[in-house]
Amino acid sequence: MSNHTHSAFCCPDHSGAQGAASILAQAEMRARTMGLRLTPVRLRTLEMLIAAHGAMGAYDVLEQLSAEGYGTQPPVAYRALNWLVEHGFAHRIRRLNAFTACAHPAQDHAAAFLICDRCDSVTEAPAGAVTAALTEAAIAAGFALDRATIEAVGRCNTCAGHPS
Amino acid sequence: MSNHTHSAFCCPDHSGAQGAASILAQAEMRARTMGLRLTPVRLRTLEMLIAAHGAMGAYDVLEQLSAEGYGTQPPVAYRALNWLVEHGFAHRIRRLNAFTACAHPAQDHAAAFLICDRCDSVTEAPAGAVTAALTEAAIAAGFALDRATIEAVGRCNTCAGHPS
DNA sequence: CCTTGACTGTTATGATATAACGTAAGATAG
DNA sequence: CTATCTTACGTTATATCATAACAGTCAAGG
Repeated sequence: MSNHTHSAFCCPDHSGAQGAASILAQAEMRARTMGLRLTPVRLRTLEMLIAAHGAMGAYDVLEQLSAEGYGTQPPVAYRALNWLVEHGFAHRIRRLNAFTACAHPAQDHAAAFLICDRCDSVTEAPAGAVTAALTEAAIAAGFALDRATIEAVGRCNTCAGHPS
Repeated sequence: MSNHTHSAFCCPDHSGAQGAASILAQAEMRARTMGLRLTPVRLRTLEMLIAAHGAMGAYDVLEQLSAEGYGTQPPVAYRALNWLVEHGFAHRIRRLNAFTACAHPAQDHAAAFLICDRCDSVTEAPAGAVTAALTEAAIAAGFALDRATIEAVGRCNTCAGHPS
């Protein structure tokens, strides 16, 4: 991969009323409420993810952090990203080996991700019903579900009409 | 990772009436029916996945293939594995960077995977309802869903009672 | 003060995956 | 039957993603 941030399109959740500033504000609020330390590296990483309007690879994040005077080695990025994911400020998109800001950091929610196979955009969709169905399937199998990764691949709104 | 096949437990689907031989037979039947070339490398890879009763990393597969006189380089394993996945004989488990035999190669189905975070076992669960819910969510977002990855993490039946 | 724990940074390495190219073997048209 | 086309296999080389292990920093509390 030499692409930076996957795509810059198809990002319904981050625009309009629920803008980037709002997401960041929600996140900061939540950090304060829960006594979580949103340190400079972590904050910058989160800001970056939000600004990216799409998923970023760890090395993309690292490059920017490094350019801004933070550490220059992979663990710096991975630590910040993993912390953000652990605490619900970001999500890991396994299909893309990438990370994306959580669109609704205020709520403790289950999300599904809609990944466009043309522009690599990532949209976070509410997945309450999906999770419920999955929980049922797990119960039926005698499996104690903890958390889940749900990633859909297809065409986003914007790319749907295009040739390839 | 230096582990070979993740776990050897918790594998309901491969035992009993629906045994390994049956899975292989279904797969071979389907290959013939659909005019797919289940070549020696591909067949051996599939047999290995079935025998593993759990997910295998590409390099684990490669090691075995190589020991059996097939190619010794990563692309050999990746090509076979990707082909098996593309044609519905196997699944890729992204959380584990691994692959597993499809438990029901005869049907064209949507599957969810239940991954134990203690023993790394992978169980394929029917995911009709889950997929239906996901499809709805996608439609609501104006997203044309093609296929999805659904991976649940938790405790399998066998590990559920244990300490850690 | 000085210990403790969380955080940041580093070096070094490990693990996963693909690009590009040459060869061989099977299918197909003439 | 043979020329040709396609698919698959194998290789070298390299790209990409991720973590282990350890050292320095700094704030909070005894």
